[in-house]
Amino acid sequence: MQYVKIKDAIVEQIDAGMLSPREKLPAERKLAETFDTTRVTLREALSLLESEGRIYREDRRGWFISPEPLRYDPTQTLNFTNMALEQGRKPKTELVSAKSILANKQAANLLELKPFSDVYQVNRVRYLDERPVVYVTNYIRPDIFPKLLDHDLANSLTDIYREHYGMVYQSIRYRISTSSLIGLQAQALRATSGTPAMVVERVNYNQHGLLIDCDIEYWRHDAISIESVANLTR
Amino acid sequence: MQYVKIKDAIVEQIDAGMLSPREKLPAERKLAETFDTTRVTLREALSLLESEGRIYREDRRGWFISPEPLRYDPTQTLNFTNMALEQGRKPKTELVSAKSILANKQAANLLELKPFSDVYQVNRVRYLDERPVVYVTNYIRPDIFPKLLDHDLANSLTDIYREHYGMVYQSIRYRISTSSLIGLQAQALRATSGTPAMVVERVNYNQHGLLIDCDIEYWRHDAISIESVANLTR
DNA sequence: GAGTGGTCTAGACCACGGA
DNA sequence: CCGTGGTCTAGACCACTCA
Repeated sequence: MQYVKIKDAIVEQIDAGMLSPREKLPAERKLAETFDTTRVTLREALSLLESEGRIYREDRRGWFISPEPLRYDPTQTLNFTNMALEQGRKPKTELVSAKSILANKQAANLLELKPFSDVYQVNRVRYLDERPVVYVTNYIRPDIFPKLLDHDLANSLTDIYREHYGMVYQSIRYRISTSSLIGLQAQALRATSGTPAMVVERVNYNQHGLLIDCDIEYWRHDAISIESVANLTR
Repeated sequence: MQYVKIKDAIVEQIDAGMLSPREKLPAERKLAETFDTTRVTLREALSLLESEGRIYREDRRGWFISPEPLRYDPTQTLNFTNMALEQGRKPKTELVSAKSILANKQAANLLELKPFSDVYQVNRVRYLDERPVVYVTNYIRPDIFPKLLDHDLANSLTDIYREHYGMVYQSIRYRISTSSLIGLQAQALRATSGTPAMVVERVNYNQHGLLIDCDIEYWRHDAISIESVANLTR
């Protein structure tokens, strides 16, 4: 298994500090030559490194060393922005689209809506240190947040909820799984189809136990580490 | 992007019920011929399906349709066994090894041990419906659980803790990330090097806030969906 | 415009699984 | 022992990035 050896050789280079986070690896053809192999085999080694979260790929731009992942606690309502700042990272949020739509299957399912309900759909891309790391889709009940789309949605939704509607999260149901980036999500994150992803789905309830919104997050899998504490009550 | 189309075609077959969970796909060479392409391209499509969690691979045995994932709540102490049974699955646990070792870096780190401490290391493989889905390593403090290795470790550790030492979990710190299976873990799960994995690390504290053990779980990523509820206290 | 990554072809050999 | 999957070779063309 040549590709495992190549992978190990590159890991060694990274761990020895020869390659720093965000730095670009040499061209695939160069690397293939260095390890005296073909591009196919070399790419197998790179894919392995990618799935271990040591490197990542930007579509047609090449391979880069992964920085430290963001520590993310799904049980905190802490903003993405504040979370990033607390960890010494530079956050940025870009609004992709915000509109009122007829609930699709996913939204209807998560928000427990009747057929043909309207929902707000907000799509955003979030950056860490100029790198796009997560594609977030929010579905929001318009009966609870009328005229939500009039606000600046590049800011924190939870801030808007609190400041303009007096509503805060009380309880959060979340689901974490893995998948891969495809199509729109992939493009927005500058990834190629098939890039491994961590998927976080959250359904949020307010202080009265009312289901108010949900979000589906597609993370580049190397950019996130989910960490939390649970206190057992029995 | 031919391989995306091939992937979609196979997904369609699965969704239409032409292929059932645990069923083996046709041989790669057959599939390649069916889609009028080469094995390399076909395998790209299969890898995509794998990373989406729709199919999985058993080393040298072929590709199979993924069953429903197990719903797993890291904030519950519920046994693997009971969790599986509750969800109508057939669990099995196999002891790989159990011994006292000099703490390695990982164990020392998670258990906050002094250098040269002894720890119990227990390795187990867990099955769902005869399929190996997770490789678990436990590190346990021997000062808290003397003679632990005398018990039958193919059973639930938490049961042993409770029944023989009067100790239960009170609080759990956990971390979830993705990586890939390699070496021992891969072999034990009948996987090839590079198979995507979900990694769950847990550090467990007893009813007095004392750190008592930790476990590192390598899941076949298609076999698990992490689901939980968090109640915010502020 | 040169170089790069994305994708694909058409083979090959080997070791292992399963009959 | 046959067929299969695991691995690898040695190319090719195209579209895109970036200098």
